[in-house]
Amino acid sequence: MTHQNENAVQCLQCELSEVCREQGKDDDNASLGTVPPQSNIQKGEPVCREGESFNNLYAVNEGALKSEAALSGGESRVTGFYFAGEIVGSEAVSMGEYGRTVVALQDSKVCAIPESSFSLEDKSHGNIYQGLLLAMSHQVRNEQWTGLMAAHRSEQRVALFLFMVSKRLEFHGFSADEFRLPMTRRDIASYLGLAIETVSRSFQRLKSAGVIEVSGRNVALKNRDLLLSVTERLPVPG
Amino acid sequence: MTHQNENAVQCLQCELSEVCREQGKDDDNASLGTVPPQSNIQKGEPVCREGESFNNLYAVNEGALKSEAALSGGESRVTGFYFAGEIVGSEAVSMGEYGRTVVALQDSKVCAIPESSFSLEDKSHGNIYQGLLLAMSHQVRNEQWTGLMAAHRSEQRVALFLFMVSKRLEFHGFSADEFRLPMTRRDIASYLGLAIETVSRSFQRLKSAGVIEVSGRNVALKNRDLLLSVTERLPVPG
DNA sequence: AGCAGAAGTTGATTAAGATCAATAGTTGTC
DNA sequence: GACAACTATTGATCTTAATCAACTTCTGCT
Repeated sequence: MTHQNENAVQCLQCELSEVCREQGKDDDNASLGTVPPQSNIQKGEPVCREGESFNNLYAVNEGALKSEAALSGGESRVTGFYFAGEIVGSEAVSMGEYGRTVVALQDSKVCAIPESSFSLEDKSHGNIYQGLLLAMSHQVRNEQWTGLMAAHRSEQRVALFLFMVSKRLEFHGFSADEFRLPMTRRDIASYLGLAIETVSRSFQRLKSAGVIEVSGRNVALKNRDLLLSVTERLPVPG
Repeated sequence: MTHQNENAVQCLQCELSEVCREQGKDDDNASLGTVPPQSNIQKGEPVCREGESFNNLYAVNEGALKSEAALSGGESRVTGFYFAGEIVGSEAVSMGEYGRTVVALQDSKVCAIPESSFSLEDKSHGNIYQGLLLAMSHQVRNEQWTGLMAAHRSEQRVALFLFMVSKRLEFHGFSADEFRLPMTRRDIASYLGLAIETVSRSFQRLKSAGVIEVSGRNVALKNRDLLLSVTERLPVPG
């Protein structure tokens, strides 16, 4: 029922393609499709580590990743996900170091955008953008905090999570209604602050309600409006 | 025990002061201290509304605000807070419209930074910054979702909330250990996805544990390390 | 293919938080 | 200052989710 997405984006769909073009400007007629240094990241491997000094932003070209915050006692908590077309490391622009360890959930490809291509010291690009960059980066940093919080009922959280994934995939040109989740139930549970079992049961309840189809990591949204309504108002049982 | 903060920032502490300087460049010797058009926002009044088309970013000069997402049924959920020195409306840069209604929690002052001062159409400032701007703005947008989710135990969430407030106030030059919360318990509860009563009880438990002092909205952090440890690992009762 | 180790589901019990309810404290206003 | 409306705390009960546990399904590997 669920078909496999390629989970890769063209440069045209990438928000950082302008930056890449700028970089490849040596040959003067930089065209889209000129791919910057690309790295293969194997499943489980980190792109960057919490506390490491800032070198590059990373545009996710293919695959999916998760960010984790280290807790005392050697454990960690999932604080976010990155899909193809999205940017890893924004918070490091203002922090000077990466705020989270970002690990590949599956074999992935990322394009590195070196700091030098948008250095905050280099004033030649105009102060306006530098200020905005800092501000936004800091905003992202703040928002990451909120990612550690907030909740509805378990079913609502899971529904909202699926809705978020759907929206983000759609934005980058993938199917919004049928996809394969790249993360484990454990990852989702950690991200949502729920027990794994609760996540599993929530999936099943959404399935019984006819809102989604689930089979392991394959998900199909049967009724997006209904899904959204679950996220907003708990369907109080009679 | 808790002393009143002024809750105002100087332009020097503001992340958008560079942009302001750029704007006021008519008289050629733009100095910091040249304040851009400033508006007084009365308690309860909105700075911008969800869905309204993007006109300005707003730098909070004085006071505090909250952002709210409208839910079906006329209700709303608090999705974030803005303190003096922070930026309202980042997500609108990439969306073209404001994603949240942002309301003053107390009488506040904001500086409007018109879109024209960093237009994405105007290519004169270099494509690099435009691309980054878009990317970061979109990131902020994504992170806002996560703000609707994730959770620890109630006590952990409240502790984490206080820690976040403390850190953000500190960043902008205010006291990190003693402050007056500008938001109601209802706002906090909505933001954290908890019942008001649970927030209240969590405050009391943190107080009994000697981690904080609370009296209504006045909060003093007695032991920040302990507070942080509460956010990471639940102090399992014996 | 077959094995081992994850990952995921399902059930029973316990603990945490929501809800209902009553009371106390604040804030703003006339 | 006194009233009204809002805000916050505290208690009792009920619902939801965490925990403990058994079992099934998937995945990767040789």
